[in-house]
Amino acid sequence: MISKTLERRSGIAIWRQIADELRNEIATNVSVQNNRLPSETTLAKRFEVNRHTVRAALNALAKEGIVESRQGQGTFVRARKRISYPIGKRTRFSDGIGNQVQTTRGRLLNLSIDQATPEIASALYITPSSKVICLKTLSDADDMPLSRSTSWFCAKRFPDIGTAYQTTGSITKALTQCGIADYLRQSTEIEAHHATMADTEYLQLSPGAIVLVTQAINSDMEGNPIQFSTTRFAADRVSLAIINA
Amino acid sequence: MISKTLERRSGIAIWRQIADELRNEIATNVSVQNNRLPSETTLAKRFEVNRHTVRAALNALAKEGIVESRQGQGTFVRARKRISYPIGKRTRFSDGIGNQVQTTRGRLLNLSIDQATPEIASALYITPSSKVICLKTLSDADDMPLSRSTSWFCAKRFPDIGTAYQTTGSITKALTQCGIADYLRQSTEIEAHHATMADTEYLQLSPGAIVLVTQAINSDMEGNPIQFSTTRFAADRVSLAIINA
DNA sequence: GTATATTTGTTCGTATGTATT
DNA sequence: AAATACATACGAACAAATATA
Repeated sequence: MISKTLERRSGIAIWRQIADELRNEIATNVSVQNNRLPSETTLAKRFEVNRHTVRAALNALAKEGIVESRQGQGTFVRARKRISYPIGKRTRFSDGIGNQVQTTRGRLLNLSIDQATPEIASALYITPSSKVICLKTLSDADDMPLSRSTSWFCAKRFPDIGTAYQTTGSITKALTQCGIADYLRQSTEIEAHHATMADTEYLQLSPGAIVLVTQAINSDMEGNPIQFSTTRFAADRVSLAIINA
Repeated sequence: MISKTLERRSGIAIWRQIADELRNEIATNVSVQNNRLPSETTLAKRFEVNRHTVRAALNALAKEGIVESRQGQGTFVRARKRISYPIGKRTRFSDGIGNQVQTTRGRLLNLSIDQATPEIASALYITPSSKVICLKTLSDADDMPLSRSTSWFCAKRFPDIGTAYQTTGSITKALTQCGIADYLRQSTEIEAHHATMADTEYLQLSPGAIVLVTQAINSDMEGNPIQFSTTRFAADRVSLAIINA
């Protein structure tokens, strides 16, 4: 007999479904006593599967660095904190997570000059099909990829944003070089999706992993939008903190 | 030869990895022309898999209601909008999504009186181990489950919050009955996780699905926290909109 | 209208991976 | 460790519906 909630034919192997469930419970400290998971036989009974299957799940979690099994003792969780990424009027990447990690780094993956799509044009208050500069970047925290972004800027207003980013490795600093001393986050839209193939490659994720996708508009102090961007975070490495200042 | 980014032996069937990728591309309108997906044979060539495998992926997306295949014509995407859930100082469930759906409904799943854990106590500014009322609720939009919440209230201050919710089906109305005419969202923390077994059951999700998890604190107009809650949204049905008013 | 190409739908068989006993 | 059952993936062919020249 099989637990009702474990689905076969779902395209997700049973051991992986158990791994996902345990990862969740570890994150919320359910069924974890003294940093120790229940024994393999206990888990096998609970999920109504063979012990082999539980071992496959624990093996996967061990590879992710979440748990550690010690012969004769049991399976223990290894403490790992998510990086808290604050989102508010004054959202900035490096400042926001700066006190939680040692190093942050931004790399330019790609730069292109495109025609503004209707969506981008309406976000930036420019006429459709006017030129925009598109920056694809990858951000690391402590040499672990955290997020990848695609940002659009009005090409007329910020012709040198690309080189400015490349030399500084930071959007905020690049905007400063382009004459924007300060800016504000106008809106943020958040969704969660399964990782695409590009995500698994750039963010070093495994298939089935989750990305938090944000769409944001930043504007200058006069309220004119200057940047439209979508950012894809490795969901298991961050939590987004909304600040209602 | 196999595409590098499609991982075998990962515990996720290839057809499901392709389904995840296509779901993403449909959401961002990549590789969709005139509402039509590329043919099965071209997709099979692109992913370097057999056409059967592509068909399994499309079949899964059809079951989710995302695409529709018509013999001789092709596979078409069915328009479906996510419900936008605004998060700001004045976040309220029914008000926020009221103009996007016909009906909203809240049901009480469970009520219990517990000792406050350290986390809950510090969130509600009460002494640890004092009594709190715990409400587990399920919210529908147009008879489709959208989110499930667990909320904690100080039992001393809101002894009747449970019955008030049960009669009104709304936290806002229940708080009104308990003497809170108005309240503000103080903080919101957002994470994304794989659906747990309880999620798949209550929110009618399939294994491997995603939930957006928010932790929020609401406070009265004097700034005293009155409600601490965690909400789990079916990620494919909502997008969270952050308002920096 | 007819022939042809395109596209989805179906049925065999075979090999490999997954889960249980 | 080995045997068994089931799920997943591939390959080749053919049928049925539609589109196009």
